[in-house]
Amino acid sequence: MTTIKDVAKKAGVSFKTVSRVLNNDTAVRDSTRAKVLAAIEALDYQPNIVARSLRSQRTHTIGFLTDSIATTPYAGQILQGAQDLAWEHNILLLTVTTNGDQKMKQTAVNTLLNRQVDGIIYATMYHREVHPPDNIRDVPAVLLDCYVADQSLPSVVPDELAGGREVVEYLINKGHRRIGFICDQANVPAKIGRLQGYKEMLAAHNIPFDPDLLHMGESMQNGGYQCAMAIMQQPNPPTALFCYNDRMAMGAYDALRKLNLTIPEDVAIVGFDNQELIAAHLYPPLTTMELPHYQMGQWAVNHLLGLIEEPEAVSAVQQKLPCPVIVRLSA
Amino acid sequence: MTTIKDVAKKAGVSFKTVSRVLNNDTAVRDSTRAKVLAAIEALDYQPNIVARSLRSQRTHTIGFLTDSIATTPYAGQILQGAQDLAWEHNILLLTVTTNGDQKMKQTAVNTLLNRQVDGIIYATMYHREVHPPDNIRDVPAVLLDCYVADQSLPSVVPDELAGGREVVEYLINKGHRRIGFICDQANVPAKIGRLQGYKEMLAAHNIPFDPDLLHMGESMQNGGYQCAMAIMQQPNPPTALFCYNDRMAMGAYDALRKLNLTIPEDVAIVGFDNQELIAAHLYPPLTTMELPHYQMGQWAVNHLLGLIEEPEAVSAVQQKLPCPVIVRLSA
DNA sequence: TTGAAAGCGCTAACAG
DNA sequence: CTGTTAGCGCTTTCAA
Repeated sequence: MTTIKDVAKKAGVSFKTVSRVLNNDTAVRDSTRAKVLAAIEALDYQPNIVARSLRSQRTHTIGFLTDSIATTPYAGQILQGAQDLAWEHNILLLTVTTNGDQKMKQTAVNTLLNRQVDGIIYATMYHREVHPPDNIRDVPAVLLDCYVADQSLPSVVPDELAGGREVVEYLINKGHRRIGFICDQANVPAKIGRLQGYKEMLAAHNIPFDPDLLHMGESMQNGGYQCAMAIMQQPNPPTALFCYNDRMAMGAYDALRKLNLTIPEDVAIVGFDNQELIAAHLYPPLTTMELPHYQMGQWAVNHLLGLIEEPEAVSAVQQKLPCPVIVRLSA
Repeated sequence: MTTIKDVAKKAGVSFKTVSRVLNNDTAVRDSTRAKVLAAIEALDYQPNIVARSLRSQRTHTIGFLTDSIATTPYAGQILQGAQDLAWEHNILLLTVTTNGDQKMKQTAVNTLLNRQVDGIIYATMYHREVHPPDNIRDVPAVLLDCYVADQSLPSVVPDELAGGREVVEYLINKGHRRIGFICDQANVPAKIGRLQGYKEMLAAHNIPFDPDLLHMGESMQNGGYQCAMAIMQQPNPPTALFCYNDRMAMGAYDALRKLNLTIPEDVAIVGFDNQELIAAHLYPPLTTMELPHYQMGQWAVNHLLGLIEEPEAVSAVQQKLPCPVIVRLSA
């Protein structure tokens, strides 16, 4: 292994001067710098980051903790967003997945701490409240797609409310007045936010909320099928359907096909999540809302870097990122 | 920060003794060990892995290099497999995605090397030949879902040939004799292997290969649709269709629906890849072959750990892992 | 503008 | 069984 001393010897300077050159210290005469650079080049020297980390107390490494990564198509996007931004700053991600095991979470945080990570990102694969191990606070930490109830940790999540509003506004602009909402039955943040957005935007357009147009079910294909069936067989069915997510929309497609209703002529459909594999390949392709996974990844790293530079920043930002409409052919 | 010296002072021993306890050195009197352990407990001491790494020349970190992670549903499974096994050995993954950028690959390997990773896994998201940066050989390295032409680096890939054979055998056992193959037009390893497996198993059952039953197209939904249409409208159409992948199978479903043919009564269908989002949600759910992503992740780490322990092992194993059948209702 | 000395927290080598 | 001394490769502190 080539060390800084080898370079120093070759360049005929002290090894501290080499260190200065490596760290872009301006207090080095240009001619000296050139000599050092030449020696570095000649020896193909690469600094040992571990040694540097030990001394400088900065590893340029971020711990990236997720609850699951294998079972969701979103994980990759989040990770990519985080990594792209980290890479720009010469920072690498140490990834650990806990599969929701509480004890492993604790161990994982300890492990990351022992490795002296400069900060930790704690990410979930769907928007929800979490209870991270307490010692996550020993370093700067950012929550991604999740939050703690007391908002004591900075967090970034999708703006569900605005997303719900936007879907409805989009449909209203297309001329729809009777808009059904096929909704998850569980009271998760996504459901609460989207439902509220739905109601708010109806109200904003003086369309009274009609409880008959709101059906809840399991947030899967089958739930979507059931809800769509029920909602469309009423006396005065809606002309548009806002589906809680793309999987429910997929079920709704089946129901409408069964009822001999065409999309979007008879019923317009908008989903949520933009699950490529589903949304882009349904007939007709599904208009839906994209969850800002990549952007949340980027935001989390960016904010974390800020905290690392300035750990005194006390206010724990609770950031919401917009969900853009992906217009396809179903609405 | 609590250091090993604090523990030593508290326990009333030299700091080296603490180090021994930490490293499970048997040459420590039980009573001494107990004292040290008590002190560790009392101070909530956690060893600094960076310092340990610098001294021991082992970081217990593996570089995990991928070409893409955001755009494929497989990435998570591979990563999970790799991580699960690494975790058991107290090893963490430093992940970097290059998005296929050749220059970034080079930089990424350098970066990982500077960080003194104990080894590198170089993974792709579909089975293919690769040309990794040369300095990847500076540490033990394993290729995952890819290989180098001269087989000079160990590699693990799906056993495409056996997979193709198994599909055909499965269909033959179900009584089919005329089995069509809807195939990718690109000459990738998956296509070559599965096609050869198809031919071999037909031959093994004395079924002559009929070129009219082999149609190639774009390995997407649309290609599957086109091929299925063409193949089924021939004078003597097959009773079963082996589709190169699930996306082509998805297209084939549409074609058969158009032709008023039911699955599996009129035509049995088997896909390949087991893309959950597609396969499990088609009507009827798709029988398909699973790609061993999780297992490849595990194998790669396991093999890499072996190489790290025993770097002299020269033979670069080219491992093939089986693709299990996932039986659903389409065949 | 450059260098010498110290030391980050730990493990290796050797001695006792 | 335990301790001492050295030193991993680098940055920090202080001096020149």
